[in-house]
Amino acid sequence: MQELSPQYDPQAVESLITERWNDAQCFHAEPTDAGDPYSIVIPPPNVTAALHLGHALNNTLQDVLTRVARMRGMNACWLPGTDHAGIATQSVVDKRLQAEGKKAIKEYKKMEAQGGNGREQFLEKVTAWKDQYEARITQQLKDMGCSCDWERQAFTMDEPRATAVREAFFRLFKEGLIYRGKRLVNWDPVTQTALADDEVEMEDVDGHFWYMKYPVCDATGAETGAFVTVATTRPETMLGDTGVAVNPNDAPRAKFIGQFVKLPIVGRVIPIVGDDYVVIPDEESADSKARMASGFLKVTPAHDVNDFEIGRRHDLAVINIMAPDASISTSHGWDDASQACDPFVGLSREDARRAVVRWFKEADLLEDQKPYKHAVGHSYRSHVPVEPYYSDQWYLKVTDDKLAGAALRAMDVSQRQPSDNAAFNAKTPKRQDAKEGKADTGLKFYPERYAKTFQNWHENLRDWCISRQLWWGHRIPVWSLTCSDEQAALTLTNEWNDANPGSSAARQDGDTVFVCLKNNDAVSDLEKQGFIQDPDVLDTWFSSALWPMSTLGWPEKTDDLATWNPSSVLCTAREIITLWVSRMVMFNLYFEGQLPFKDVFIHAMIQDGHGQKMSKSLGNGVDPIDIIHSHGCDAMRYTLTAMTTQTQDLRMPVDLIDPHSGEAFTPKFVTGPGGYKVAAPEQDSPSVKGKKMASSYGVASGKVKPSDDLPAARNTSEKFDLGQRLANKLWNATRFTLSILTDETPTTSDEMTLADRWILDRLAETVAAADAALGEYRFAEFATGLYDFFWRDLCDWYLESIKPTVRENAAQRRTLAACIDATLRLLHPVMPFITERLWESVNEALPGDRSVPGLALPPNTLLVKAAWPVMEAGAMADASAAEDFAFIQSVVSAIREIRSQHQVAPSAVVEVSATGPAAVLERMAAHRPIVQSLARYTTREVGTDAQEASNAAAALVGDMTLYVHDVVDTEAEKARLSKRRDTLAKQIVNFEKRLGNEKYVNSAPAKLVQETRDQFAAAARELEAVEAQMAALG
RNA sequence: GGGCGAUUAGCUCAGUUGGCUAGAGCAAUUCGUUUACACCGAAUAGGUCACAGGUUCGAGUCCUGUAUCGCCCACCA
Repeated sequence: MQELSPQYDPQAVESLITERWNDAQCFHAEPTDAGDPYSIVIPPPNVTAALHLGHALNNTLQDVLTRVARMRGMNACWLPGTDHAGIATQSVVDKRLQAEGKKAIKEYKKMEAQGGNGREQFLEKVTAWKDQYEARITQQLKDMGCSCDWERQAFTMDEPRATAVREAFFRLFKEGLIYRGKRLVNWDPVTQTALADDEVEMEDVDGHFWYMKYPVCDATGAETGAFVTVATTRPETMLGDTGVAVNPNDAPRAKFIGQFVKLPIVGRVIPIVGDDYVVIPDEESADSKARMASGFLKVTPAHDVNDFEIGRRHDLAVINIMAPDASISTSHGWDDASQACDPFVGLSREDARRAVVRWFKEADLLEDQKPYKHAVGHSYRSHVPVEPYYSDQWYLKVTDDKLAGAALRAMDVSQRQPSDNAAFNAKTPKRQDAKEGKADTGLKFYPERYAKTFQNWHENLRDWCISRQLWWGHRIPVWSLTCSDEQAALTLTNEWNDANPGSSAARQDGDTVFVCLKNNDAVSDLEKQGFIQDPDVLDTWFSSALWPMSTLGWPEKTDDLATWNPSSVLCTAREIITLWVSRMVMFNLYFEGQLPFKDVFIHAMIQDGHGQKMSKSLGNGVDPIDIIHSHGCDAMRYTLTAMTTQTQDLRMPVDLIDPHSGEAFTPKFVTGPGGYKVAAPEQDSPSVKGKKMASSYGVASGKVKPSDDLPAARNTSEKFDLGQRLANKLWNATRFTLSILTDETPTTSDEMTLADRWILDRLAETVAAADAALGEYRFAEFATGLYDFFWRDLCDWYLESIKPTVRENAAQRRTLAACIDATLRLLHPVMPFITERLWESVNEALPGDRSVPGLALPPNTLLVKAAWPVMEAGAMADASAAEDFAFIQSVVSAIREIRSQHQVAPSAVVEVSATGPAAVLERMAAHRPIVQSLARYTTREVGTDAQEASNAAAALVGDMTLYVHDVVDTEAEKARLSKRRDTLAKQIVNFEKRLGNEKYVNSAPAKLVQETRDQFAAAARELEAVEAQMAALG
């Protein structure tokens, strides 16, 4: 048999074990396989960059769940894949090309505009990037031990997923749920694309409020001589004002409703309307808007989302005064510009703002100007302020009851908050998954509080703008044609050709016809007739929303789909509840009539040591491979699992490893952009003088380039020491076990000792607790429960207890074998590599069945497919063993404390006498071998009348007094006793107070009161004894 | 502006329907190689559970308010 080294070496084991799993094809599942279905779809990581610790956490948890399910004999399938991440990837590639001085998207766009194939060529670049990072991500996942079904690896933009997207879009379009809308979008004037709401980052900006006076007039434009003052932070948009609004409840100002103003500069006559959206000015108000407001709101429907809504309510014109680059322009919908407007046309929005303010000042129409700090949306890509921009976009009507309503109704009743919608409050959900045959249950969030986020989102949903002015994505499958007379008569041959404005019957000259194609068969026909495909692509979340179905072959009615959809649980971060969870739920319900998953587990966000979110843009992310390098994969996985409590954030102080010396150290931090604390790009070696290195922040931010003189430092964190120690301990405990076990046939001839019965009792409790914790996704509880059982119970107490006897006692060896076997099984989902390696050695040493009565442990060659331990209900519970062993533990602890207090060397054997009631002494005698071995003593005298010896330290355990002889140090003993006396005295006061309280005695549970009485009596007894001992010492 | 969460030992965190004499890991102190493990063992010290009120026989736990920090959402009057 191969000897195990005295220390666990993860590097040597991990690759070996990976190979073994691969050879045995352990992770692949087929619908026809035995067992109840269990499935997880991976939240597909973006191909923008390599995975960081947050992914490591997320994927470790999914792997734990998958591996447990597999061991439970379920037909477990974990579907891996990656996301094309539209704008993020396109932007990353563009930036990289620019940084390398190569042709970037600007040039490709030019090429495309000139009829070249710029689009295609640029997409090749992005695809190359995607291939590179997809490979890198996949390798990272494999290195992390993720037991994904790699044969099913998917990508949101590959062929099968494209088919799914086409089908979904087609069906939604046909049902009229996709529409073309002229709406305000978040426009990035630099990259010239629309942004989703979530792609907009709010930043506080120091701006101003300007108070501008507009002359009041009548409908014909004749001025009355009165003025109204509007307050705005964006004076330049006044060129597009089409109304002024006043709150009808604002008594002093409401009289203006129905009158008009003549818009300065432009000369446009626009109405004053009443709308209760307008904030009434109030200088005393806590609301800063009320303090700043003038009571009159300029309404610019084309450049402000609120104004757009007000405009709709009052039927105001929408006048767009800007070009796509956000410069003032008269060629995008502004046709009443007067000559006075000329100086403003062509100015950037910033210049226009200054110019407009100057104009008002010079015209003496600027009443006031106040500083004002407010949040302004910025493009997460170009970081310039986002411009609400009036343009044509495709929308998905998620507000339709078939989508948002269905998602709400799918929530589990137990997690719903009272809603405005009475039907929703009362409605019992339908069971989404008949296969499991469980009673009515809906979508459930863990931790529960996230259900609120989900509900709130769907109750306030707005339609989803799904078009993006990008190249990297699924092209919108819509072709359009603005008809001439002749074309209006055209008959389209496609299977379905109904279009939004005007069906074929009512088509007229000038109408635009939109045709959605399910596949490309009819494309050439259409294009011959002059149709052109929409240049936009779909929002990246459109394809992600289909992920739980598209990864299983949808729209085909595959066996995969029938087996694994709905999946068992979605495991993700909270930031994505609205973006992704919501949309998957809506799509799966809409297309398949069932949920995409039954549970949603939301895990914490990993922050760095300063409480800052780990992110790519901050450059404070940590590559899991670095941790695997410094601590080993199992150590990383264990620690991450143990850190997964129910909180929403967790901190991870990150250190660097000096490449010159290999030692870990805390880097120097500097304040980076945005006030964030980051590791200085360049760091000095803490031990090798004059040597420097590049921090991961330095490399990620591009501030330094690693080189031979400036090698990149890997990250590490001492947080992972926890897992590393556990791995080593497990390695050695198993090594020790193997040195004892021989490949004997298990025998039952010997009696099980107390220690055996106790450890099996503990094991039973541990398995039950582990199962309960997993069922509620309480990972930390799961991990620490196993840790405590293994380290505290098994190693500290059980192994130490059996050392003197195990070589002679076959029953003990059998118990030991069962415990190690079960421990390896229990820890395998969290620490797959080391347990699988040790399993091999245990199998060699003891190849047979290692079950014990009450605990089935069927043998298996590979641990990855071995059965999860199942306890026969109650069979191994042993209350008397638990009680007896607790007694032993307190005796041993008491003697150890005295030894330590008196500086007795651990190797020295002391003498102990005991005195007390006969029953207790008998109990002592029954367990003497264990106790003597654990506390290292020999027994001098035992008896109910044993006299207190001089020069001995005494301890009270229950009714029994123990004397540790010849430990000499009187002062130390006095100190120990007096400390004990103080503690007891304090406790007694406490107990007396409680028991003296009639209300407590009368209203607390009788059991609790009795417990307090017992505690009180015990403390009083011990105090008396302690005082006697102190008196004896003088 | 709305919502969610955090504040417990020097550090990172547990503490599930109120019963706590408040726990763990790391760090600290003392002792120790008894051949599984020094990535170890034994023992010790360390906390008016952010603050102020309230409910209760009893509050780390429930309620109200305050402070600080973090995250998400929000239509830049």
